[in-house]
Amino acid sequence: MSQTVDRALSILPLLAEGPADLGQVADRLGVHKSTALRLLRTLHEHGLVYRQSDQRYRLGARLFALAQEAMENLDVREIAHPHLVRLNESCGHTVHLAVYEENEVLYIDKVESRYPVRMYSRIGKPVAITVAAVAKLLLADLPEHERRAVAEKLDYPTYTARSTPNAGAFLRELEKVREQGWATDLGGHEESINCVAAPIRGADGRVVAAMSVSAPNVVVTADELLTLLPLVRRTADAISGEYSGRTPVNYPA
Amino acid sequence: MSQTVDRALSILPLLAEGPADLGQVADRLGVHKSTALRLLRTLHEHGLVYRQSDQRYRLGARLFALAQEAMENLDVREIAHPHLVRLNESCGHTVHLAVYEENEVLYIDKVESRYPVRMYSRIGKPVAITVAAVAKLLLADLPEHERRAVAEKLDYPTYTARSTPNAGAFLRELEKVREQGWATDLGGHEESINCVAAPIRGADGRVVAAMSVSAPNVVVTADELLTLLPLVRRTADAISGEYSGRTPVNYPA
DNA sequence: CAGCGGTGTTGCACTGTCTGCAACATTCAT
DNA sequence: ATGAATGTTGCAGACAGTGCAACACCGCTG
Repeated sequence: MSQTVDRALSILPLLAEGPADLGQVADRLGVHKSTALRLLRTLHEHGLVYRQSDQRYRLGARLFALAQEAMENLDVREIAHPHLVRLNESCGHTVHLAVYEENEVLYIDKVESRYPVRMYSRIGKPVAITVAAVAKLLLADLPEHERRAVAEKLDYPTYTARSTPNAGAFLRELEKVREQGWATDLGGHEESINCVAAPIRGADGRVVAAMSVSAPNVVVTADELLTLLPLVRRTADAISGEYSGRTPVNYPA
Repeated sequence: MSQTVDRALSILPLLAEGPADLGQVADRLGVHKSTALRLLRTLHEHGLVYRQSDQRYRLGARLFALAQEAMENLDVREIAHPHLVRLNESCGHTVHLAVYEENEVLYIDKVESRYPVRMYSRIGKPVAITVAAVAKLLLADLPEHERRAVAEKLDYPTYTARSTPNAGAFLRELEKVREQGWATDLGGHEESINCVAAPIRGADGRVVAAMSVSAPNVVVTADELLTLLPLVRRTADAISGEYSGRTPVNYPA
């Protein structure tokens, strides 16, 4: 809608692929170097772009800070966090929290038992939307026409033999998930990984987020993991209650 | 330099404070509503801004993704990471990795032993630049005039009684750090937390990053923490060697 | 239910800002 | 030294962005 801003913002994903110099940026934008220069300068002033010692441009620090703040303003996340930790303590497996936004599902929190360090490598990254248990829950709650529209638009990569093959199968799965109020992913993304997930609902009953417990086959079988379902649902319900204001937290004093 | 882009980008930090509606955005930008609308729309198309159900605008998901990718493209981080993990395994304390960029020092990696989950709450956030051990190392390496300029510009908040009080004291501290090649923060940020830090240097000898080990008084005294200094320095040197290409990693096959 | 204030949205004429050019500066390689 | 490649500046012209005013759309309230 606004050409100049549009061009400027197009620079960001471009730089996300790796550092680039003025010429490259200008070329890929299809504008004159001087134009690219001015755009980059503006981005630079706002700290979104950084000029490294070899003069090439990189994404800048402010970007982290912004993403940070945005994250902290997600109140579901804040409320859910202690619950996720408690769940993780009691079962030991990886716990995820995810939301849906504009045709994407993304993790906004994660508690991992064994490899704490890998954590942020996933937070913020889009989820395998056609197979992930949390994605099913979030999409299943969309109004039907929207659900259809999204399902048609998606790609259906065959991660494993159990991956959702196409839109039809996906919509049927969503219908099932919608009815039962929980979801699973049994080796649909990675052969040896299973997940159980439950929805978190706002005051109006709409699904605002979803949480899941994941574990590899070698630790627990799918059946064993399923025995955790009641616990997962209880946790999700507790978060729902708190989020929607039904279960006010008691603040000290 | 570019008015339109400038205005558009000014919206981001504004929204970082919390969701806002069209009117508020227009007011704070000092532009007409229709103008703000067009800017927001453009930001929206790029996924940087999201419109929540109550019509207010929030920072969007793409921002996370961008920050993610930017992060992954920092090669120091990638090289350093396994070393940080190893250090953490051998001493058990929190390990940080930080870089300097445009008057800010920010953590780009962290390995924490006890509370793995808190991790990302810090990564990406600017560091307390006047007291943090890593910040001292990074600033100490700037050319003198620049160092002076930065030191003068900074605020010197009194986090604790041991915080750096003013530019003069800071510059003297930097001089000391510069000479000895390592730095500490003994309760300068939080009364009970101490840190030891060492610099990571590129091929040209310039400091490209800094790493530190932090631990609360209750776990180890400052003196005990200082005994880790040789280990920290060795780790930093190992990273430096690999980063600058002096210690090529052996890839299989 | 009509009328009202508060939103967000659209179309349009004007003008001010962005554009591309061409000339200049700088760095590096040969 | 000479040249090529890259980044930078100033400028005139054009077009994209601006603000206005009118419209559409709520949810309120009397």
